[in-house]
Amino acid sequence: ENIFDRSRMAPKTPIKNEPIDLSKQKGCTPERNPITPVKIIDRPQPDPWTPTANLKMLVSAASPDMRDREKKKELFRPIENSEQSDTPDSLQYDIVDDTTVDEFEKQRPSRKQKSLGLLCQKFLARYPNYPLSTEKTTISLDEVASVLGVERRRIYDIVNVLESLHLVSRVAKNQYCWHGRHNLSQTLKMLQEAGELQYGELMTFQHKEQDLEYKFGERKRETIPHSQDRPLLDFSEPDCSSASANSRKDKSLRIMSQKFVMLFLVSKTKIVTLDIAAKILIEETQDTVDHSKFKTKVRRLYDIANVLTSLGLIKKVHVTEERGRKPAFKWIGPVEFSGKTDELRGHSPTSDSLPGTERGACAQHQICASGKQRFTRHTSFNGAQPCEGTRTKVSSEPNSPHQERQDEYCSKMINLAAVCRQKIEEDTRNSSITSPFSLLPVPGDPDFCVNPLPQAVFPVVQAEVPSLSLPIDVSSQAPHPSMPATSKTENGKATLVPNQPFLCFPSSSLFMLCGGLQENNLSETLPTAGDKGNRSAEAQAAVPPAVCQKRSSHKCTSPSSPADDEEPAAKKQTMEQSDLPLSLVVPKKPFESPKAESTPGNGCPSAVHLETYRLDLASPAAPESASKESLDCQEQEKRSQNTDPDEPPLGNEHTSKENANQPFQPQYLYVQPTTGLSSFNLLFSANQAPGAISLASNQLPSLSVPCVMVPSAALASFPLVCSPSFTSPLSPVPDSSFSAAASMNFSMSSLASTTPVFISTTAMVTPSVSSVPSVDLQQPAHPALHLSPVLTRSCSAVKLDSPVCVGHPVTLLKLQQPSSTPLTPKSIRPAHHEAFFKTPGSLGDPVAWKKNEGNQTRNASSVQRRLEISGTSPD
DNA sequence: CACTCCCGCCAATTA
DNA sequence: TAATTGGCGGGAGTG
Repeated sequence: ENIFDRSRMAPKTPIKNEPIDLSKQKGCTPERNPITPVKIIDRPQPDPWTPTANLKMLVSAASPDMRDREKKKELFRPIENSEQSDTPDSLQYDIVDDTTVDEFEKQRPSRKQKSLGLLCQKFLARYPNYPLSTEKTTISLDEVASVLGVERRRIYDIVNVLESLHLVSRVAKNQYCWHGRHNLSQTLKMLQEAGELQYGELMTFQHKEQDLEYKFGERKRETIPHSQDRPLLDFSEPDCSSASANSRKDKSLRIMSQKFVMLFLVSKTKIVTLDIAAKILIEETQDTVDHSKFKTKVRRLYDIANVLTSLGLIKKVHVTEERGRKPAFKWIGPVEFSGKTDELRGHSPTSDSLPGTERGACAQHQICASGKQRFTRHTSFNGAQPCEGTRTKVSSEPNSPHQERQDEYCSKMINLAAVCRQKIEEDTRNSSITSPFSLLPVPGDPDFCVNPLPQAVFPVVQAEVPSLSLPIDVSSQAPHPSMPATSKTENGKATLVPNQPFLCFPSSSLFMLCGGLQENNLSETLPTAGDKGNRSAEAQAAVPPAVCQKRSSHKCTSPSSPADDEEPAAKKQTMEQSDLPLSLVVPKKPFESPKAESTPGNGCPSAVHLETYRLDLASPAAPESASKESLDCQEQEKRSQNTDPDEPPLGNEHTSKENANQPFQPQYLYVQPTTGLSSFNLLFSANQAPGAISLASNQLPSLSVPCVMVPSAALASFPLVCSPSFTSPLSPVPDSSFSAAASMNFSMSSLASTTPVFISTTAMVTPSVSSVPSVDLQQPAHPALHLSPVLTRSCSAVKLDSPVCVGHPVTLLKLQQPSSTPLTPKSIRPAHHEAFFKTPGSLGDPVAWKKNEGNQTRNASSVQRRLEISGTSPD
């Protein structure tokens, strides 16, 4: 009988760990198998393993003895134990054949082997850290539990923590969706922000823990009231729920996990002792903290800590105090997220610091189809919304998967920006104050000033970003000065392809994109909004966070996307975080640009940035890509630049030089979608012959001009950059985006009417720094806006010199929001950014900054109109 | 003995 | 009502 039962049970019964692994491979895990070192060793059986098989074997083998022992426990348990003997042993014990009791005992997996941490590792091993966006991995709790040979309860412990970090999300009843670490940095950033709100002050004093404790206590009291809801913005939902039904959710392991992580992120030392954490987390009744409660909390913290440890986010340490040594954990995960973005939603910069990131993976996460079924459960960081009255649902809404994604992008962009800034700042410091740039008139925008991010640590992009082109938009910094130039451009010259009927250049929306090319050097994307981007232009040089790049490249499409690349870490600079996203393109650059970096200190000459930006762009040019044409273009550009009165000499010089050196990358024009095309973005190659771009030609046979359509959504997040000429047809990257484009059907007719198009090989804008432009910018309201609502939201035009093209200034627009998703005003709003970036010294006034942004936005539209495309298209 | 934290009871939630 | 989730704390393993 027993046997029989067992057999039945078997399925359920957890298989031992070891065996499990094996089985697991075959089993469920969708993606990659765990790397795990599972040992195969043990099994006596040669057979193919399946979980069940193992069980059976075990059962048979174990038989009598085992049973007995186990009987006491439940069937399952015993079984496991017995099994373990087999498997676990592998680890520790060799396989001992005998079933002798003693042996058995020994075999019994030690406690460690059963630890939650180990279990978690096994769990994690089953899924890729950075799953491809396309694949959605679902996790079946039952399955996992059986595979890993543990009871479900344990799986819940793991999943709950992972869910709190958004590594997984619950899809349905026994099912979770695996997201991997794509969002991790964003999530952490959010937690950090939330943590600062809640615990910030406290942590400041961390050193003195005791003090802290007291403070915490007090704090708690204080904050709680309002915080109640708040505290967890991050947890928003949970909070809400908690508020409402305080019962379970409040205490939820998820929330505790988030709070625990917040403590680390807020802590300066990055070390949190368990007791403090427990006290803090007990929140509510802190006063009464009864011992038992405390103990319970600590137990939970251990559970959480084990999972976090498995994730490589923390490690155990000991803090010795007067009293003695206390258990504590140290944060060893990414810390940088730059910042402090205010924006609730999201933009966190994330640089994935994780080295391990897989290149292929796109940032995108998958969205679980089911969405949030349980609102309460989701822990979302919606932000600050007060959940109180409302309950979870409300809060949850905001988090549409979409938004989240976008947010991510934004955040990444932001990170880049931040990095860039930082870098810039550094450079600035290094460089004499009077960098050439300094000369440039600064619009007075504080905006331009770069702030160094204190902590930003950006890991180099590393492999992750393989190909992308970075959005250059950032570079757009130049903006204001360029205004005049811009105006010129406006006029329009957009040359069109004569043949093309539908091309128009209207005001609104043309952009040129430069494709960066292969160089790996730098690709950067600009983060956010164009303006900001401007500043950060340099940043572009810097390496964008891998993530960003990836995304950008992938999504965006930039044909130009270069091949891959790694970016030099050094380069990174921080950009602003604006919400916006934007641009596309990107050339990659060579590092060299350091010079560019040098900016006048705080001064903030945006112009400078621009220049630098150019340089960067130029430099990167991939030799390959550089084609004759490109060269020509460059030259022309240079000339033009030189000629331009407006441009500041310095910038020009730099640019020219670099340009000369660099080859160019393919450039594309980006057309904003206007009303008609709201959903599409067109990219045209400026210089190329129609055929050049594979996609374009293929997809749009009818058109003579090569162009690529990209869903606006894809582009939305990127800043646009223009570059005048470009030669190389490379578009290694484009794939995804293109493909997307391809999929879309579009009829020319539709396009023709509404869209403006653009074209030109080079856009000429004078890079001049003159203040005038700025004025102009401001003036115009949003002319463009009406055209494309989406775009309108945030557009700031920035001028740049085209990086590629040597001298040409380019205007950039920055779109804040992705078209597809409606943004809330908040999100759009740039205002907060300052805070993030601003560093004490370097940044100008935040206020000013904001102002600028606003101005820019307006300007952008105006700019667009004005934007003139000087270059003639070869076509 | 102090740390850790496994284990699984059993209540809250869901289906 | 049954199943799923998950809070909770006893108490065992470790050092």
